[in-house]
Amino acid sequence: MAKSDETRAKITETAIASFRERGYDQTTIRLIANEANISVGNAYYYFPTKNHLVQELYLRVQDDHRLRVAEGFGTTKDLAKRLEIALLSGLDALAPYHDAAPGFLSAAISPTSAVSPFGPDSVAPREMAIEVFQMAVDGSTNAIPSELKAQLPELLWMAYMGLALYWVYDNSAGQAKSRRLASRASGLFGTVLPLARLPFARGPLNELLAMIAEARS
Amino acid sequence: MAKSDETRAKITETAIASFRERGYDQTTIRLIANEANISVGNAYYYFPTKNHLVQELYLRVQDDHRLRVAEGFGTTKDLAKRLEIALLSGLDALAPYHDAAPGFLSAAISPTSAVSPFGPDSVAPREMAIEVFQMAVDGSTNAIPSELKAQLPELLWMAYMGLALYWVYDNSAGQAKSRRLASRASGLFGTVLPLARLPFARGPLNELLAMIAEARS
DNA sequence: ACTTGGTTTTGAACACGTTCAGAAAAGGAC
DNA sequence: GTCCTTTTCTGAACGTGTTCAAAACCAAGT
Repeated sequence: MAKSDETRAKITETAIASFRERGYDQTTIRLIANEANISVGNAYYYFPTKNHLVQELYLRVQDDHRLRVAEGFGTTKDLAKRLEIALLSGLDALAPYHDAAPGFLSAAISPTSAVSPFGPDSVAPREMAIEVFQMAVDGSTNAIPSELKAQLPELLWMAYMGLALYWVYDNSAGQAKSRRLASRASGLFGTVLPLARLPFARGPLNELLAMIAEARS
Repeated sequence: MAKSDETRAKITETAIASFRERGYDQTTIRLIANEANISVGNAYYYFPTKNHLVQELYLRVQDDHRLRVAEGFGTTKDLAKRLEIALLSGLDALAPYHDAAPGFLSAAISPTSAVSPFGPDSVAPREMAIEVFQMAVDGSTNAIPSELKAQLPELLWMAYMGLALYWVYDNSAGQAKSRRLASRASGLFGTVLPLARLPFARGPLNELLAMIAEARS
């Protein structure tokens, strides 16, 4: 058993390192096999697809995100601030892989792909990712309508997916534009959130939530 | 020249028909070449990439969208209704290619691809697509704050891109869920739009528009 | 008719992700 | 130690998108 785990680990480490250094396209299975001193077929014994190696990287990034967030939240209780921390921490965790991101994106975007964030193959990773935003909401002291509060973590995660999409296309130095967008959107969210409690906002808000609920079915 | 155009047309027609019948993955260049009675290399003389054949399909869908919208608008003056027409017409135009959509999507999504809808290489197609929503806005009689009105067509186009993304993943019969989402979102937009003129909404609205403008730079 | 220069077409070749039949290694059971 | 089963590993092979040197074709110009 130990030998098997060792081989598996050797493959993931080599693959992730190569993704980081060379990007997605230039990281070939043959290259990974060479660097890990195994055969091509052996890599496929452990990982049915190249995309499954990307999944491994994705899990690592997510773990990193969780660690950064746990540290970053500190004693902050304001939801907008916590959201900003969650978003910026996510971008921090992603940063080393910006060059490889386009390749990852087109690998992940196909619904048939193992790495599709919406697909059935990545339920666990997705729930782990949503947990970050669950923490952001739970640790806040803001007064939030309960129907909204229930759906908020998943909605914020989807917003984060949108931000990540923007980030892939963002070629500004250090992806500064993505960071600025994250901050500004968080601030805007903070100013708009109290309005959700105004009486005439309830109608549209409930319709919005119902629409999303139906779309998610 | 005539011969050349003929070959080119033969390739595009064969390719689009095959995308439609067999989907993206199962449409191979060798297959297209066979059906079009040419050699593999000759296809590459006209189209540098398989994705460029997808681009050809994309243009066709867009043309179809424009035709359907021009017919569909009729005498409707309400912006929400016009938006709904624009969105549903878009889904109608896309419908025949739902099976091929995942491949279509991953071909288009990569920023490095010449076919990316956000990239510099497809400015013209993008502007043609936005024009549909420009028409939707221009033909309406709703009172809209001018700062918003200026940005609205592009914003609606982005919303349409989001809808299209949802549609790719939508496996309900006839993609009914996507259609329902389009209708419901249009209706919600119609009820929220008047609120944009209320005094205390101006602040957040302007911040939102400024944020988007900065993000688009 | 013959050359010339450009356009169009061909098919073999390359590297890639992936598959697969079978070899090698690793444990037990006796 | 010897046999048997299961796990782990190998490398050749397949079909893919793409490239490229060379062939074939074509339209003038002389």
